[in-house]
Amino acid sequence: MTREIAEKNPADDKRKAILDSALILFTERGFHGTPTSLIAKEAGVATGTLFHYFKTKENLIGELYLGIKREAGGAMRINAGEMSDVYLELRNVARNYVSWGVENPAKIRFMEQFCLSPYVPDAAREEAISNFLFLSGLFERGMKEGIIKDIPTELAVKMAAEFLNAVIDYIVRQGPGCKTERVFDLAYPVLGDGLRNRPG
Amino acid sequence: MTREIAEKNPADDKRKAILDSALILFTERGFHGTPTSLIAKEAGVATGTLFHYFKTKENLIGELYLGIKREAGGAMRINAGEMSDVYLELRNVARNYVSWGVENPAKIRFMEQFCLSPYVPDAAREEAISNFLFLSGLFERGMKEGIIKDIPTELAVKMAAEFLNAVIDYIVRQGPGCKTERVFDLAYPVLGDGLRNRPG
DNA sequence: CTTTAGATTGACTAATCAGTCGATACGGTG
DNA sequence: CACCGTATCGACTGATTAGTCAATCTAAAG
Repeated sequence: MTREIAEKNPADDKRKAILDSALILFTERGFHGTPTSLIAKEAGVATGTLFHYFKTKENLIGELYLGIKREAGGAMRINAGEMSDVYLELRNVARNYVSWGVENPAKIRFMEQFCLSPYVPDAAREEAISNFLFLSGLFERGMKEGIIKDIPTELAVKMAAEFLNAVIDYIVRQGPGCKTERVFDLAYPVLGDGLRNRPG
Repeated sequence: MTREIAEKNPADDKRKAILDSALILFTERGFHGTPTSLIAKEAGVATGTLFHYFKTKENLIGELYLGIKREAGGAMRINAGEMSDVYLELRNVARNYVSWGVENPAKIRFMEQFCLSPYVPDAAREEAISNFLFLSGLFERGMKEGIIKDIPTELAVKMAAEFLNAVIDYIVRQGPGCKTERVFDLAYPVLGDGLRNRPG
């Protein structure tokens, strides 16, 4: 075995330091606006080291994108499957996502900025989708049960995601005095009532 | 007078050609990924000419951004003020925006990609806000009349805008076979019902 | 025709950047 | 110790780019 413990691997530390620096710099200065030399310097490594861990600059942003999407998907699933009905389950997922987003504003900014941008390789974007398939499943279940308005799943997911991004953006922009819980309770009903099938 | 007619000014033609090329290229290749020489070539002018019309590359993207925001704001206001109540007025604005967005996918993509990006000068972003102030007014009126849920106006505007962007994105991605009207009628109730104050 | 002011050109420059490479250091194994 | 694969370094290169500038063109006005 090359290492007895998984944690504290110095190689992984550098890798992570590079990804962390890249996240900040890409959101602040854009992809082509950020020299690899600067990413390396901020991470405390040499340029050559950066290219040891990532074959190309494009490869670096691809892995960064994928990692963030994975993390976002994981954050949503906290306590998933413990709720009694789809409506509560959906609310829980939304709540988790907003919490994660507010605590990771740079990652949210990165996703919004590079989701459509040409720098992220298509392969990374494709692979990222898998982390949110459970969401489609949840919506479909809700529609089948008649709780949620019957609309194309893809549309529903997209609407909900963009809606929650707006909520996160608002909370982050309000600054630290703004309590996430309070704003979420105010904002979520707009999505929740909207998705619900009209009672009458 | 240097010109008798406002239309067909050859100078404005080149300016517009440069802006048109920049819109396509920036969305396809990003800001720093697009050389000014390429923008000029696609517009059918020399590099020097580009810098005759725009002091710097940053100035170019700023004016592009501002022009698109102005156009979007204008498109929303078609038939504005003719509706009997806030709810119908809001629906009309949303309808106008989605129609415009579906017909100008490159401009939507540009806005989504560069709204948060560091390339657009803050001044341009500030100035663009004025084109959407009427929307805040509309929401405030709806809240005062008790028709719309009482939430911070800024939050409501942001939520609605992102929501509609998702709808546009979905329609555009479905391809030409997708009829805008049909999807809008399906999607809008989610926003409309959500914003409405619960009857009970 | 002459003047004048703006429009247009594209070769040019100084600067910058992605990725390479040869050298060195490290750490585990026999 | 000797060996070897990996990690690390940073100077270097070939290629690219934003913006300049001196020359040329155009067209309106006297």
